[in-house]
Amino acid sequence: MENKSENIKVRIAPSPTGALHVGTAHTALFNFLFAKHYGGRFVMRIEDTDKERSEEKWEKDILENLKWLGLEWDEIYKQSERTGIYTQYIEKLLQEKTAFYCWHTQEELEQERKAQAKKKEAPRHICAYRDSAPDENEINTSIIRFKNTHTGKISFEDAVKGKISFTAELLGDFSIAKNISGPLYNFAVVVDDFEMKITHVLRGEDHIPNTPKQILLQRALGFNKPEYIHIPLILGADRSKLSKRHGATSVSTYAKSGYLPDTMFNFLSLLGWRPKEDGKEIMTSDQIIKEFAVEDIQKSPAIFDIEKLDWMNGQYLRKLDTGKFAELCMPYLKEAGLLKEELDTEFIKKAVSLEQTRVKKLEDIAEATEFFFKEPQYEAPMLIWKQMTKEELINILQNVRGIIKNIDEKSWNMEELEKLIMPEAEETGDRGKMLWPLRVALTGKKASPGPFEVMNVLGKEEVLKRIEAAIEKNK
RNA sequence: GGUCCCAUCGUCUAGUCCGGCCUAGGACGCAUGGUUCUCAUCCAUGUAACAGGGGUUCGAAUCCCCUUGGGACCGCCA
Repeated sequence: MENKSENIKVRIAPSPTGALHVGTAHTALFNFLFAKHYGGRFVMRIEDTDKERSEEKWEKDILENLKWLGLEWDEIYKQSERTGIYTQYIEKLLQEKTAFYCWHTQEELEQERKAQAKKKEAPRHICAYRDSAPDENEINTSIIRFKNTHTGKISFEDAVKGKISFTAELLGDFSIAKNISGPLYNFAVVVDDFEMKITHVLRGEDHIPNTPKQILLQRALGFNKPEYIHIPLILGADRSKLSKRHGATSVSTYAKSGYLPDTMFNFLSLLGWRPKEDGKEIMTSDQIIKEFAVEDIQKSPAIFDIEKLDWMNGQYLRKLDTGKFAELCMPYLKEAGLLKEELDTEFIKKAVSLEQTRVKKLEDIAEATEFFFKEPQYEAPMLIWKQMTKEELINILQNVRGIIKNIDEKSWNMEELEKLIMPEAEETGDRGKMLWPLRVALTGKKASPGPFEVMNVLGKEEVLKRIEAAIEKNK
């Protein structure tokens, strides 16, 4: 990739038939990285030629989530607003007799395919009507096909895969339009890529089989060929194309769960690409743009590993300053019904920050911090540390209560609490004898932040209340 | 079934183009240990791979061939 500037232009072409898929986001990201790195333009093209399946709400979801990811486009088009352009070119091919009407029924075509499978032949349709003209009735039930008279190899140089060749005859007379104003995918793509002056077609490798058809169309239309860059697919844990049965596939789901856009950007960029310097993984979007290079794109597909995503999100969450982290947690606390009017933001900030190293994604915050907002619920035996007796437990809790009662509200801070309680805990011979019951009394959980941190946030009054409740539970 | 693509630890990958520096490196995960009870963080250590078979060569993870495995596509969807 040496041709730095010369009007580089790429595009992402989603079809609004579902929510923004992780795979589409991945392709969009690579297009974006390519455009930004090589100083080109990034075009957004909504491929909504299928009127039955396209919906406005999906278009909105796709655009919104792409923006959430930080992918902004320089130009945007909608195929449904460009039908006139396609019609012109379809007419041209019809006139030149490189396209024709085919009025075979779908049943007939299906029969043909079955027969071919039986004979172990390539499934293709070489149309008997390629040189005929339909009558009035027939034209209404016809579709338009490309008259493929090419023989031999059709090859192209893929920037990641190298040379790829197909046999022209095996393609058959493929379809290009439902009717004169209803272009089909392969045709619309070729016309648009030419009209929009796309220089590099960077897309998922599932499009490799479409490429020879598109090349044939380009030749017939007299367009020049763009550069092709087919990137590896994202697979599920079972190594098949990522789909619903592997779990969440829409970007919005990850956004809602509380994965940060920076995480997604970083994580997706590392699926099928790697910077030159080995070992670099956590990178800002600017760094990724700077280091991105087509020659470092992987040839083989990558599995979407949620474990690594979680780890990475944790890394990003920890980097946030506590104010920002608390702000991001708010909607999740609210949704869980934990936010009461009288709570001050300083309290929430302190409570939430204790869990900052513990949550993998923002939605985990509600369950993790619940005990700060309401009385902990737990069974009495949970207070027992190892082989401790009930009497011992009560003595220890009463002892702590005594110490705490004597602490002045004004000197209520972590250092002070620790200074006064730790020696007592040491005194028992096993710190756990005091620290474990104390912590459980405060949080009601087997796993939580330490007792001093929690006490510091809860305040003297609430702490005494909870210790009292723990003592009561064991009487 | 046809066509095309791919092949290093469980996963993401470095190394492959320009054979020796590879007793194959890093990260996630997992395991163990350390840091005030638990958990998390952090730190340390460990775990684990060149799909198989032939060549070429003094020497192959790296080059060639075959086999095997995996995937994608085959629509009047995109």
